[in-house]
Amino acid sequence: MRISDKHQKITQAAIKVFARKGFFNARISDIAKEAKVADGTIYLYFNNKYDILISMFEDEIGKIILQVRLLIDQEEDPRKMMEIFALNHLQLIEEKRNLAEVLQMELRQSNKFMKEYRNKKFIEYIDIISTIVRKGQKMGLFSTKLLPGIIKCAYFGALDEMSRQWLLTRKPPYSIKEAARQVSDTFLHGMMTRPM
Amino acid sequence: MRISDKHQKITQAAIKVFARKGFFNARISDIAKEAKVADGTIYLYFNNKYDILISMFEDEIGKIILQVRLLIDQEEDPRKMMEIFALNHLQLIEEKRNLAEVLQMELRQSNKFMKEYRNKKFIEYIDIISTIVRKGQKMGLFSTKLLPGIIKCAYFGALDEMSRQWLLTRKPPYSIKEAARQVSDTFLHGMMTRPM
DNA sequence: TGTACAAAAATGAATCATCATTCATAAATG
DNA sequence: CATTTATGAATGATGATTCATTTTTGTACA
Repeated sequence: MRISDKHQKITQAAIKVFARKGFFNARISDIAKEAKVADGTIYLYFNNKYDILISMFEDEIGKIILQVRLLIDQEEDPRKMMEIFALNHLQLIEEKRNLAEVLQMELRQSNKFMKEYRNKKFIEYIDIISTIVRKGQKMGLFSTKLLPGIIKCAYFGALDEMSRQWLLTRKPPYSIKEAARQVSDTFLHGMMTRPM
Repeated sequence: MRISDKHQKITQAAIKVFARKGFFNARISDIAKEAKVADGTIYLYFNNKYDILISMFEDEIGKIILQVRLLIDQEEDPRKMMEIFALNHLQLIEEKRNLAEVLQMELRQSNKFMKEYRNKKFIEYIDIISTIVRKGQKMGLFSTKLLPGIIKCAYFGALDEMSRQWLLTRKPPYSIKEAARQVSDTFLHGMMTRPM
């Protein structure tokens, strides 16, 4: 077995275990068992428990950024881009439930993670949104009164909270697609009644 | 000193300590020291460490619900109500930074908290939003295509993410008021350029 | 092929520090 | 002086990390 395989195997096991029990309640021996590896082996690939979390985050969110960039770059219209971002984000939650749970519940929580460790990758991800907003403003599509930094937070936050609900309640009363559409529509057009 | 005073003193100390170190990294002896009380005393008022967290949550969010209800009930127009909810929520973060930090980072994280413990109070708080949406739909102000359950998530999520940013970066580049206005405006009117 | 052997990788029991919790005792109260 | 409240040192469980030992791997040579 190649070295990187075992690294990967431990990471995947950790995602499962962290999702199930949470970072602090997860024991190294849980991860080891899940990865079918000895406890000590984990320390050949990671410095410590916390390092597993960080390293998982960097790897996985990196992949996600690549994927969504690819989709968005094929698009011309910033309005469409906003929709795509929403849909992609929510679909991700569905496809990678365990990972989503860790990213959402565990990483978020850790003051240490968000404060001390400057979270480059995460910022890179949500900055995709503000870039789209700026593009839309330049094209005269979005109001120039909007602060891209605020819209970025609000849009990501809206999607993120949808995800949280989705993760907490196994059976949400609406589809991913419907949710993504309502969020992007609301941001783009607003909630007011109006003539179509 | 009345019993309830000591309970209160411990709760307030716990808020500080949890905000500073996070729930899992906080030691009971930290809280005891902060509250100027012996370690053992804490167990006269709470069953265990986790109980402190839960009990703090119930008490504090209860107060918050009362406060925002009071403000909203004075208002007729659902559009105004949405604005008030946003402003109130963000102002709260500013006024009660430590509490906000705990509610946001710590409670959220805990799978245990959000999953096993049916989180009535929290649901009650965000349900204020869906109630407003329904009212606005009945009055013909908001589109009936909107699912109140989705808007509730999205709106709360947007505000919550703003708060997170505010908490993480001491000096955000915009005021609470401006942020609240942009979020509520965007939801109500949308992002598109249009004739005023 | 098969054997020898050094280097690399893996093992998991033992170590050791860290707290949450308890409880025998002391102080405060009325 | 009895009852309530508070103390904080001692207990005991837990679990991350280490490291002496074993296993596997890759290479060289017969």
